Amino acid sequence: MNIYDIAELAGVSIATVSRVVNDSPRVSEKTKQKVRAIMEENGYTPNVFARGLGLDSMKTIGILCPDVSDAYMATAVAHLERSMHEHGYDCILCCSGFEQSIKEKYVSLLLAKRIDALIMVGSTYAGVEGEESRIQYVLDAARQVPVFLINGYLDGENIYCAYGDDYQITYDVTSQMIESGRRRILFLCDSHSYSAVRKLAGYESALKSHGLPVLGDLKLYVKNRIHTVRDILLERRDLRFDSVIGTDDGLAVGAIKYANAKLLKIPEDICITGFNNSTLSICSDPELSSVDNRVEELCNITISNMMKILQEKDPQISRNCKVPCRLVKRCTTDF
Amino acid sequence: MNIYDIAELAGVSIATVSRVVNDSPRVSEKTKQKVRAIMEENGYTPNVFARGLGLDSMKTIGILCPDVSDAYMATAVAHLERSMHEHGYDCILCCSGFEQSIKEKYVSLLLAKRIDALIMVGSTYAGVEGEESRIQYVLDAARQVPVFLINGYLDGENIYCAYGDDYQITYDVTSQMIESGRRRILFLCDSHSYSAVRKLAGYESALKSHGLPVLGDLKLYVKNRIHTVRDILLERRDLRFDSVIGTDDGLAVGAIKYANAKLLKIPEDICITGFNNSTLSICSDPELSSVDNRVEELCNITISNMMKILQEKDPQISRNCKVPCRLVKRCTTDF
DNA sequence: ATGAAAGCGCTAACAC
DNA sequence: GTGTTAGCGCTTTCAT
Repeated sequence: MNIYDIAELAGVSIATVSRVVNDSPRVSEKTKQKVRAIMEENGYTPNVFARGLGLDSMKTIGILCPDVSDAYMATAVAHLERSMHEHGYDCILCCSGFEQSIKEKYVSLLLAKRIDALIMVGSTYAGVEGEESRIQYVLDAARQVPVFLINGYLDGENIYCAYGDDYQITYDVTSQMIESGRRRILFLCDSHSYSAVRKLAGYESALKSHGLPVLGDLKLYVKNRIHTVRDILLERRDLRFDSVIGTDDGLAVGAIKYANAKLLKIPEDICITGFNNSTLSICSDPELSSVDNRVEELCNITISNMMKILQEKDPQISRNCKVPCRLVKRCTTDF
Repeated sequence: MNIYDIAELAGVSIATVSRVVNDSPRVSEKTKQKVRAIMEENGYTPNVFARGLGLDSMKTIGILCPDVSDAYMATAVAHLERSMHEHGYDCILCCSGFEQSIKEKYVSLLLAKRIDALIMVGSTYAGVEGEESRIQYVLDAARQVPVFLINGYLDGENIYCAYGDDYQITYDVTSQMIESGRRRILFLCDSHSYSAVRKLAGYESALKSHGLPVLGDLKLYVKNRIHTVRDILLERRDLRFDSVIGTDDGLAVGAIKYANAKLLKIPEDICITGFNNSTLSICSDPELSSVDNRVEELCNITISNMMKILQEKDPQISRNCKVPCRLVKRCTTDF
């Protein structure tokens, strides 16, 4: 059943049917009714390919993230997908992992699909300082479609970023730890992403402004697996710390497991915070204080910007949107 | 840059270019080289819409799930997406929630996008006994494209199902609880989905074969939120039980929270198991024994079946694939 | 307000 | 082995 069939059944031309489908004002109400009835009866749906060919758009947004099975990204993707649908767009989802060549491959693949815009979820796409060549593919993509980064920042034409203020919140949390008497704060981290770098900067900056030394030993890079973190901490008997900032809830829960195994009192003996305010944080015992970096908010901003860009002529949008984070206090902190 | 431009630059016809793009054997190696070089130079990518129009397929698979922010589904989607890409297909992701009308809407939307196949993740799409009308839309969809259910079963032409043997594993777990001396086993559940129904059947059947009564009080339907479960259990002071089967890790962790709050010894005073073997289960304290229903395996089976159907003429595939589950024992069980 | 007809960029059947 | 050409189903001028 195609537009010709409908046109014939309705006794009009395909142009008129097309106009009805697109709700053009230049068709009489009467004709519209009639055509719509015929379409309804026959369960007609316009062929998206043909339409895409003509309009060079299929109203699809590409979403790229390293891994949807990660809770943070899953939340973001779920939120994005829902909002996009409300605006009449569909989502092609791709999970690129963290490897450079794969990321690049996926971006070209997505572009080849003629997506209307590209959303990249996760600070891994923001690249690392000193390795600017690795973000070239994002810059290139932005010349074809608007690119939106969630939880990362990248300066470039047609690239719009929304991210939590990781620097500030880490600065604040670190400061509060220091002010409540902590002196040896372990910074647990599992990557060198944009976000991780900002968190580290906030941490170090807080130490410095309180006249505390930045100790290399207290910056620990580990894999984000709860038992791995626990075991590494247990093994490093030389390492002394009275508090920990985990850049992800998984890392922080690993620290809780460590503390429990060593029969340390939380938060008295050791104070712990995580990031992302995921379900993990209410699962552990004691429950974890965790930074909420407001993914939903970041997603909303992104969608709102995207719609303006896709629909308006001259949108005027900030390419750089930083959102304050907040610490959700539970039982692993005493401030 | 389209096929005509390339043809002109290469000094051949568009047919030849098309053949090169599709790697047809009926082009001389020399011509291929030349055309490919030109395509490379000019960064040519075939227009997917035009191609879709001709072939009536864009090599995209629709994935429908109630909610990707759920860990179980996120794992499944991540796995599916990766495998699909390896086979040259892309995924359009839709999150339908649990409401009937929305599910139906999404399915027609996906079909309108001319997907090559539809994967439905989650037993919610398998419907409930006695409400056959609610699965009509799945049956209808299957007349257009092959439909694959993950973690649910539905008997219908062109519908292929892969699911864990929830009945058997719940029967086994219940039996082991009984044989290790438990008499009042609480069945915690948050839905009436196909999967939930099968689990309940296994539970009741085990009770019966051990000569134990099936008590209505011990079947509790609650929302899958950790604190909610804990609080409800704490409030129901009349309810007596010495063991808990949670049909999801979240529910079981709620039970752990309850036990901890009441200073019950786990597993001595109360024995607890969950489902899905998610990160939650290693987060809690004590760590939760949980049924692994092998999503990856289910996904692999599905993909493998799908590829056969999409590529072969007469595949011969079982529409009904049941996979055994296994209990991953941690610290909340004593058997 | 409506229709005729020219694309959109590709595939594939057919001709050579 | 390569070229010609007729669709695929729609949108969109341009007439009327």
